[in-house]
Amino acid sequence: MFSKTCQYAIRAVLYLAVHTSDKNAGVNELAEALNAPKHFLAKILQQLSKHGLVSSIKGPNGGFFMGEKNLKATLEDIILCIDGPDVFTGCVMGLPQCSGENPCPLHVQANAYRQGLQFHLKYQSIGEMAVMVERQGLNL
Amino acid sequence: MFSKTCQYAIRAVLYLAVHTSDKNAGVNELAEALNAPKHFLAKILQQLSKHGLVSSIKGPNGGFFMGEKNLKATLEDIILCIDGPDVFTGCVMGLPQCSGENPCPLHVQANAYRQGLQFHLKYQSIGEMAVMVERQGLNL
DNA sequence: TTAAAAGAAGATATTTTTGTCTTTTAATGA
DNA sequence: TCATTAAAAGACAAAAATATCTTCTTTTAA
Repeated sequence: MFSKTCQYAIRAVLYLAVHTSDKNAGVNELAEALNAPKHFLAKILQQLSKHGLVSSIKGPNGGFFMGEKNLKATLEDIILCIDGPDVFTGCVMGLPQCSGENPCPLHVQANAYRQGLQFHLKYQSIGEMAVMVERQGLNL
Repeated sequence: MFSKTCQYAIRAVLYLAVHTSDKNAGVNELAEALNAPKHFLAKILQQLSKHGLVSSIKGPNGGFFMGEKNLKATLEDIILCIDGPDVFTGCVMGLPQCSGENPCPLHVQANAYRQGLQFHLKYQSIGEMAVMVERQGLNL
């Protein structure tokens, strides 16, 4: 479904959201906490930062964190930023022409479920999700 | 969602199922009809053939076709053969430990999505799907 | 002024996708 | 019967995409 890049992005963002009241988290901390390749993670965070989806501060005691605005974004925003819209809209069978009028055999079913997931990802903010994650002690 | 390999496999199998009453279809015909890389397709068909999901005959006038038994299989079988079970059961966030008891934040929603699709793929045979495809003139 | 951090560019490695060539099998025509 | 030929099967090579690592630069708090 999602690329590895995107999976790391989701996990990093949720981690930051959960620990947003603590000190800023550096790449080292994130990589260790998420058990992810440090430099790969750094690149992903740079991309998210460039698009205003996470906040960063340079210098000693710097690091990444989720600001007010960042917490109001959604995981859909993260996913669209990293993997692009095709994860949600591209044809599951890989057909270049596939639409409601001219559907592939899996169009209806596949879209029903993808759109269900997309809706969920879109109508809950990252901040709200972080609360759930903390309350229920979910994995990251 | 599915690998390209798997997408070609699905399309090839449905094409064969639709044209199963005609002469056998060779790799050349399939590659042209599906607009797919010929040799890649050949390799995929070999794998499906080895697992008994498509039938083949060597030599002149040979080619691939869907026998009785093949038509009773499902697209789920094809997908499991090519991409393996993780497309349906692997964690969307890429966590090694992620289950009903110890879920990731997207576990419930993502699984609803995937299991719905899996159910659909499992409870309709390839032969039945081929009938739909023909009747409704769907893309392949 | 120094050191800790992110930012940036690019190198390497791994995986996935695609292509080439040889071998095997089976039908067909001489 | 037997040579020819059309097709799949199989081994391997190349290209493209994805993921990971290295190195250097810039920023900034202490």
